[in-house]
Amino acid sequence: MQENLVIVESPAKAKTIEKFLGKDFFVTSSMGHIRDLEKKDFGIDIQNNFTPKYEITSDKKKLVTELKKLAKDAKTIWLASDEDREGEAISWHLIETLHLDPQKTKRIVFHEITKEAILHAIQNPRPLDLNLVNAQQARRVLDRIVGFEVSPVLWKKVKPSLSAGRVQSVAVRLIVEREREIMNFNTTSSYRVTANFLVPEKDGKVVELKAELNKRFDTREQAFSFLEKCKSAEFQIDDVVKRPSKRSPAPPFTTSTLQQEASRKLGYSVSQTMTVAQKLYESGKITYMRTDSVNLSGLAINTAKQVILSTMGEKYHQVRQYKTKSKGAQEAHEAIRPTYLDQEEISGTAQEKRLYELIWKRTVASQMSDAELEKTTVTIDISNSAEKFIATGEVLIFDGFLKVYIESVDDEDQNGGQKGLLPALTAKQILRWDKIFATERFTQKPPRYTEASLVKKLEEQGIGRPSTYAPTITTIQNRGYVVKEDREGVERGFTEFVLAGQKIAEKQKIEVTGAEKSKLFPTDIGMVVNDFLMRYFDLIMDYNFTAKVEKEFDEIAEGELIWNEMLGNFYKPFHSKVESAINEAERANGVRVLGIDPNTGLELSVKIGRFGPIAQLGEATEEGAKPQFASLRAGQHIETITLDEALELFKLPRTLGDYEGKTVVVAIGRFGPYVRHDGKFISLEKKVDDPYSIELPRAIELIESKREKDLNALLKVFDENPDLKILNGRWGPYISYKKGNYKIPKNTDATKLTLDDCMKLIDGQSTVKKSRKK
DNA sequence: CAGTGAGCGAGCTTCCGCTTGACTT
Repeated sequence: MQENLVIVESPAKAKTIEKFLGKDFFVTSSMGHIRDLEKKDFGIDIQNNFTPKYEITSDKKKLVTELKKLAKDAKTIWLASDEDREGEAISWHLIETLHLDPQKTKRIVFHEITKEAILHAIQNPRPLDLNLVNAQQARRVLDRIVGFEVSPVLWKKVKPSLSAGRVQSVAVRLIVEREREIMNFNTTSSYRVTANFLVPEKDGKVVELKAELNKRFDTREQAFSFLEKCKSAEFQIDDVVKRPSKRSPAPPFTTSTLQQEASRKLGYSVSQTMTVAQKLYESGKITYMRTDSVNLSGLAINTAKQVILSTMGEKYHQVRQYKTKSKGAQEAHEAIRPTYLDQEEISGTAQEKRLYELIWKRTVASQMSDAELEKTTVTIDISNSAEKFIATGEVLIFDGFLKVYIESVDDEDQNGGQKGLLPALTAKQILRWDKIFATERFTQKPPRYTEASLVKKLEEQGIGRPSTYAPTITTIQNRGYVVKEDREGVERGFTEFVLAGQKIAEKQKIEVTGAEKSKLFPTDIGMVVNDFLMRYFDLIMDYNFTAKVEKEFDEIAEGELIWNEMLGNFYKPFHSKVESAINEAERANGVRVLGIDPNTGLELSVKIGRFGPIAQLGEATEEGAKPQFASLRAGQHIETITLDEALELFKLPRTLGDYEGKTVVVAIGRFGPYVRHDGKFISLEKKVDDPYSIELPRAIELIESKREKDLNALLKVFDENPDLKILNGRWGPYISYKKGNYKIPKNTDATKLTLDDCMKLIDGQSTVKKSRKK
């Protein structure tokens, strides 16, 4: 018989708390929610005031039985789930499901896992907040309604198995709209002028001073004539201004900022970061990793102080209390920080060590003093024109928090002034120059989202929660709406004029632009679904939709709004949109007419087909004419493919002729260009063969060489059963029999196997099933 | 492993937030 049973949400938390509470308390966890709306059905009785139909989640059945037993035996049950909407609901579900006696049940809350906070909580239990619970029910029911009413519309009008939801559909919208911005972006160029001045130092050395003109020129003529004028100009320093400036450390990590920095600094994906953080949390090394709070406990602030004082000195320390600003933050936890700040390093995998180090540095830096800088701006007059050259430099006077941690940014600024110290300069000083450049520069397209920058954007809009950022990003990729890809850049020429001595030289240079690494691209289906949802469900797709309903959930939590009424108000207009979409919407296939094929006069269009995007040439007619189809290639998209590119698709497959009485065909498949002959596929050689121009002799060459390779791979055949072969593959010998492959145990001489041995091996192994789930 | 593109229309798919394992060709 246990006196006290405490139920928290996570087992790692339970372990920690148990240490603080002593042996009269048994602490266990619910592992999050134990009940949810019915999984199979809609789970809501709409007619009956939106009554939810709950069931115990399938993987919690065993746990619930255990909890029931523990609760029966305990004198007092302390419900210690988080103090937010979801946490309150978890406690309520526990009361309902475990049939807890109100007389012996107490609700407690704490925001940090420290002895002080927990003992204080035990002394101050409070009643369950039913308004907060109802706010959660409203949130849950609304999400189910949106997801389960809109998704089936997509199955009908676009493709089976698709999904829509309050969070995921808006995430896809962000990516689609960004892609279209990039597509429609009008790149322009202008000329940026920079000068290298030569400044003599006291010791006789000459140092370079780089300066940039305060104006860019739109045309090459303007840039050129400016350089012409520079030939005879005098350059004189107008002013040297020194200005102190400060930089402050970033606040401690939340889930979202941890994901961003781990992505930028360590190259982790969002879900990778969460998996590693989970490990650190479970082994007690960091505090809880799903949080939107930047708050540090008093204990942590004190330990940070000790660490900073003892290792860096008082000058480096500054106490800071951070306030969370992000929309919809619920602050049930602390910020993410090391549990023991005096541990600068930990044991663990390389990934764990690196993430820990990042968290440690960020946390310590957040309690450190500002960095002090001095910025110098030098203005240089040009005797024969109104423009001025500007040189900037930045010197670190005191490093402060920068000693430990520098936050990264997403889009690195590529030009900028000279960093570091400028040479000693005085006003009115005349400057001699070495070279002056006028370089053509282009306007930058908006950047594509990375997983982490998408999370940042979602958080800014108050969409999604710390526990769902990673799963949301996975979902939109699993549904095929978005792909994470690298993209090779393309070469772009630009002009540079160099003035040296009294001569201007013009150079044509080449740079690579548009290269992308691990960026999110919308797919064709993502765009079609997005456009469909925008047209028929504008309310759900509104970036402010979540913020609007969140406001109402808050009102419910405050007792100012009845949750079923709120849902009623939402449901009526929403459901009629669902109805009209089902009844009125055409099938959406994203069809786009590219033009007329000049050879046949037939119309060429692209659309989403049953197996993905296809091009279609001609229409089916009553006279029996049939259209031709061709799949789009990887990297080609409905929105961007041109008529010429689409026409190319119909040039394959090409029949090259006959070889040994069988036709030879060349085409492009999933794994690239190939030749097909006698039921066999032979890949073309990369960068050597071109499927559009390859001729029969070369194809025969490929067929023959493939035959030779296969022959070399053939270790043994049996005349009695020609279906069975022993082959030598990439991983050593194996048995091939009727389209199935079978392993040969290690250390057996494959060539000595008899037919009987082989059949035994085959019987012993079940063919590897080829069902692969997405 | 690489083709398909019309169609009987079974039975299935789907949301967001809380939380961990179990599972991996």
